Amino acid sequence: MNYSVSEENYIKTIFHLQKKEGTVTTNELAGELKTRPASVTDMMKKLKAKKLLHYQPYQGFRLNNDGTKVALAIIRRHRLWEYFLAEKLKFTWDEVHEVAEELEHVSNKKLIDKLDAFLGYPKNDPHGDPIPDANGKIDTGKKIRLPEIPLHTPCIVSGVSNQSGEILELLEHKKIRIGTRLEIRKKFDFDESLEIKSGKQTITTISRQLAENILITHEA
Amino acid sequence: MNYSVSEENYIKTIFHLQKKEGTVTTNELAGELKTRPASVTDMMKKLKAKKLLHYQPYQGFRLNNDGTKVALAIIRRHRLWEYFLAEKLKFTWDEVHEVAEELEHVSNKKLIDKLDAFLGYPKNDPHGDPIPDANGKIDTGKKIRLPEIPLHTPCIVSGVSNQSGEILELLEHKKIRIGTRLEIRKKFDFDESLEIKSGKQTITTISRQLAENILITHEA
DNA sequence: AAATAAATTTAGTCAAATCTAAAAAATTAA
DNA sequence: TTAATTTTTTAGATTTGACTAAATTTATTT
Repeated sequence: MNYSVSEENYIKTIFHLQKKEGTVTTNELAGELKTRPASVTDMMKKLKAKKLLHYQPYQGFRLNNDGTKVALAIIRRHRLWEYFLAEKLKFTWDEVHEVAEELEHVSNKKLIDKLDAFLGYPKNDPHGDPIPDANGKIDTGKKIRLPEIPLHTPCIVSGVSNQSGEILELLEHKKIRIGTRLEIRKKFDFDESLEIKSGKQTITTISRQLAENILITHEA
Repeated sequence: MNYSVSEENYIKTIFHLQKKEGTVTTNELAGELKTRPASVTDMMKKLKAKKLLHYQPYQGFRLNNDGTKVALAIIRRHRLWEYFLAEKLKFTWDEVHEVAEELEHVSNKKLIDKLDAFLGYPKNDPHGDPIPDANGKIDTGKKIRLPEIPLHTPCIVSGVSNQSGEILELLEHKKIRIGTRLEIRKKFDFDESLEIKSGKQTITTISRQLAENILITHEA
């Protein structure tokens, strides 16, 4: 029921990798975790013994139901802390991930559920990724991006899908943050740039690349 | 510059133990950490090699300057998280210690300084113990307890020095929490009980034992 | 389909942090 | 001041998670 930091990092990483392909290979995992293939094999035997994943030598691995539950609990912790760091402690979007990597391993269930309540049960972390609820349910519906919103429809920024310092700088400059109310005023076909009204009054123009990275909630 | 969870627990415990006596013995430390004397000796060699404490075989040990700095950083983290848990997440006073024992080992300096700012630079944790500042300065002045406050002098509850569930239950019942404004109305010599006005209007009587455990700030 | 290359696993080490059992030092008591 | 007791340290083993190097399995070429 309780896993080491190392075990948790393996489980979490397998979860992320297997979303793309059905199964994860030894080398992939070693690359992602910056460890050696031999170490991965060792850990896979251990996690198999703990019945968290399917694993046959040379065949790759895949989390089973129990393993997925564990992964979702870790991801819930990670994303709630990210939200807390950005929203309450005023960390910038590109700083939260690193700190959350440490906080996610504090696995007191009551702590996390109370943190969730304190934050107002947020649905997405600052990068727009969905936060699993206390039962491990996660919103798998794909993200809505700004270009998909119709003209003159007020909406609210719920995250960005790109965490680079550059995009942050630009968004900061344009005063676009999580919770900012936006409305598209005009779409220019030539370069697909958008003229938007943001916050109270500000009118500005943003590029297609930028708009593609702005995630939106409808509830507005 | 970075210490393992285990090393941190040893350092922190030595700090607390040596406050009472000048020096700490192997058995004392083993008892406190629920480990074996042989393990303590091993760790003392390691911490001596890292120049965090004075240690001569059979002579006990004592943190040096560097070790004390490390201890104060850990205690700062612990107490800030305790404050956060009680104040923001609504944990009760008797629950915060256990959770903070885990959170204290996340040693990102920026995280802790931002947390401190978010909390409004609190001076004491929910048990009334002083919180070291970002430079490791700690208020060593002794705590003021409710019986020391003169009659009709408004003051504010800053903590309790006893963390039992029983005292919590009583304080909860009387609606006395951190931040509650109190004023002593009458002191009864017979049993040293106090009649106090708490919060807006409530008048109630509390025993000497209870009053002794209520810590007070003057700023009110 | 054999030969080569790549991926994976096995075997054997290592460091950190713990333990038990035995030895050594310090303390207390007779 | 010896003897007995307690405290502390040493020596050797164990567990976890990592590593290197060698062996094995799978995949890719020619």
